Amino acid sequence: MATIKDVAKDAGVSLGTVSKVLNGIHVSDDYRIRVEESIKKLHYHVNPNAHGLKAQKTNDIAVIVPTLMNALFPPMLDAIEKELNTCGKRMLICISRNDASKINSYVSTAAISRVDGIFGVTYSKIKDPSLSGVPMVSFDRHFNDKVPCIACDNEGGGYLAAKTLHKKGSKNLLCLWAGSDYDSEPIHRIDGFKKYCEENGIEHNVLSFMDYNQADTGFMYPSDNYKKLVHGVLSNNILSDGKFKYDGVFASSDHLAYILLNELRQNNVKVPEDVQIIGFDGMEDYITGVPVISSIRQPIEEIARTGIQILLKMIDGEKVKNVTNIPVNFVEGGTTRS
Amino acid sequence: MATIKDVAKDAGVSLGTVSKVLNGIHVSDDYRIRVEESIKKLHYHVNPNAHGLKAQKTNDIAVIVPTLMNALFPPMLDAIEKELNTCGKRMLICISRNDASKINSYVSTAAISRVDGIFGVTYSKIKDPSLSGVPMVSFDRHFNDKVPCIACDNEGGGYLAAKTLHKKGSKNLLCLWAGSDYDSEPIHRIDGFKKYCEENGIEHNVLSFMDYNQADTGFMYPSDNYKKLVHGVLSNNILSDGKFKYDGVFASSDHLAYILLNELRQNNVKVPEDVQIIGFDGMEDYITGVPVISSIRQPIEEIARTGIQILLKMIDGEKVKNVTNIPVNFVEGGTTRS
DNA sequence: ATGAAAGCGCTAACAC
DNA sequence: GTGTTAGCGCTTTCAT
Repeated sequence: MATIKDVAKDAGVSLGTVSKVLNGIHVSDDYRIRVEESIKKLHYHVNPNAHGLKAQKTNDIAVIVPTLMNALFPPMLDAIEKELNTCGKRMLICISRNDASKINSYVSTAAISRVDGIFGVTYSKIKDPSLSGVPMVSFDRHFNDKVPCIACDNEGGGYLAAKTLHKKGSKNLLCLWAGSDYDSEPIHRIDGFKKYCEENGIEHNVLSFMDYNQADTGFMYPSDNYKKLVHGVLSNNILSDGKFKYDGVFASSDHLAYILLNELRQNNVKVPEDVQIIGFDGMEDYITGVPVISSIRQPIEEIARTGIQILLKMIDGEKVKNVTNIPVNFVEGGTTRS
Repeated sequence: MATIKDVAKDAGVSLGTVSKVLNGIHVSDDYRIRVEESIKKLHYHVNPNAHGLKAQKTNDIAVIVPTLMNALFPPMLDAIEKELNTCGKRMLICISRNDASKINSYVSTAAISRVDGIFGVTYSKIKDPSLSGVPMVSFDRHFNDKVPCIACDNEGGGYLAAKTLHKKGSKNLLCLWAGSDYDSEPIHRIDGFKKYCEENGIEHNVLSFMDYNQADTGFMYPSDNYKKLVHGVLSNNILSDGKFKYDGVFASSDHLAYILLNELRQNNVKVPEDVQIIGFDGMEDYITGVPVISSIRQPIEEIARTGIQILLKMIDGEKVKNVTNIPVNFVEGGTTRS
């Protein structure tokens, strides 16, 4: 593999001149052309190790996600990669599997590996990532003012869910919540839900399951945690006449909503006729591209894009906002009445 | 960020000694302990740029996939990351979106970026990747003997599909094929299908759609290409009595199978009662973890793991097999009779 | 067993 | 405008 030295020799110029051509610093046309020709001839490309050693940066962005097996993340990563591509950066993926120690070590390794920045999706109890000194943007979680947070409008989403259930005829609403709560932005969905109900005098209740242990294993995949939880909820809330106590449910995720849907139907509760369900995320079936559940959709591509733009600004030393919220919208998925 | 120099100074030893401790070369216990303590105290970690510059490698593996929006790839990447983790390598993801020029440039950039190896999933007309000089393992595609191929047992899969349809009562089989054919291993599924039918004297036909242009855009996502294709097939093969001409279909992918399923049902053809369908891949619903279609399942995690193991051997200069096939199995998904 | 020093490929400051 | 050179952090001879 050719080095800058080979190019210099071939072109009959000095190292410095080649470096200048490489870095777009002006040299005489004659020299520039000779250097460019040698570069092409020798198939020269800069050695990123050497360059990084000098420049103390790598053009690599580390992305931390808990899993790839959740429909939220592939499109997120896709959008990130697209955005990164436009500015010549590369995407390094870290799958945390919700292992706090793995995240901690990723974050500190990030500084070591001289990644230029981190885009992190973390739901575990981890150390303050700003300590690493590497610019980081966090999705769905606001650590502190050194780590800007990008998220959808969670409160607005909860509000919209309650409003939609209500407008479509539900009168007794349940917010069913399961998940982590570490510095978590999604928790504000509950606030929005309550706000709408209170503003409009709607009968409502919140059943919230936040177990620190569960949070680490995650309500992230089709897990037994969810099933047990839903089971418990149903056995406590199916009335003696076989009806469900609520006629509208806002679930904290599409996963949870989907499991609730199945359990309700198994109990001969009709959805959406008797009970309407709205989830969160707006997951689409991989094959059909169709929503699997009525849901508050997070515009995940836009979130990713915006988050990366913020990160790139940070890397360039610009000041950025602490929390950025992207608007959500309702998508019809068959579990609400039309 | 502490350097080896800082550690040496703090421990009161020379650079070389620290380096030796770092690399597990024997030094006196006294020195070793002092160095280890300084390392801990200063939170020292090796600088991969400097290390890579010396070692001429990066510990990065580039993975090229056409998309993340196909249920095959997230679990593949997940398995790759896991495998890479065990040996301290990192995963760099390139999403090609079936853009041949992007792949070409990725592959040559790989050499440049000094990634240690490439795991590539490519279905486009690209340049010989072995020219880059970077060790590469290719999924589903056998370029040449310098680029080992990892794939499932495609021929066996086609054979198994025909056999399963037959054993479950179908008598007139169709193999419906859509996709790329560049050096493609999956094409052997057709061979296996034919082989079983011919061995057992079963009435059968193959309808194959391989369009070079389509191949680049890809039969990879829920696209109109698929729908048009299936539409054409149906209009040519729905008999005057409203029945479908075949009573068993082996489709080249679950995507295709799924679209066929929907179209058949819309034409009042009963699946699996009148027509059985078997797809390929073994996709599972993200939320439920349940297969979406009766299918020949590629054990994608094992494929990924094995492929990476082969790649790591190549990087270490070991000789490896040209083509490695991983056995497949049939999974019941509701489109075949029990 | 340990330390000194060369050099990996590159950039940037400096001298010409 | 161009060439020379120091040095980024590390490994690895080669002396000691």
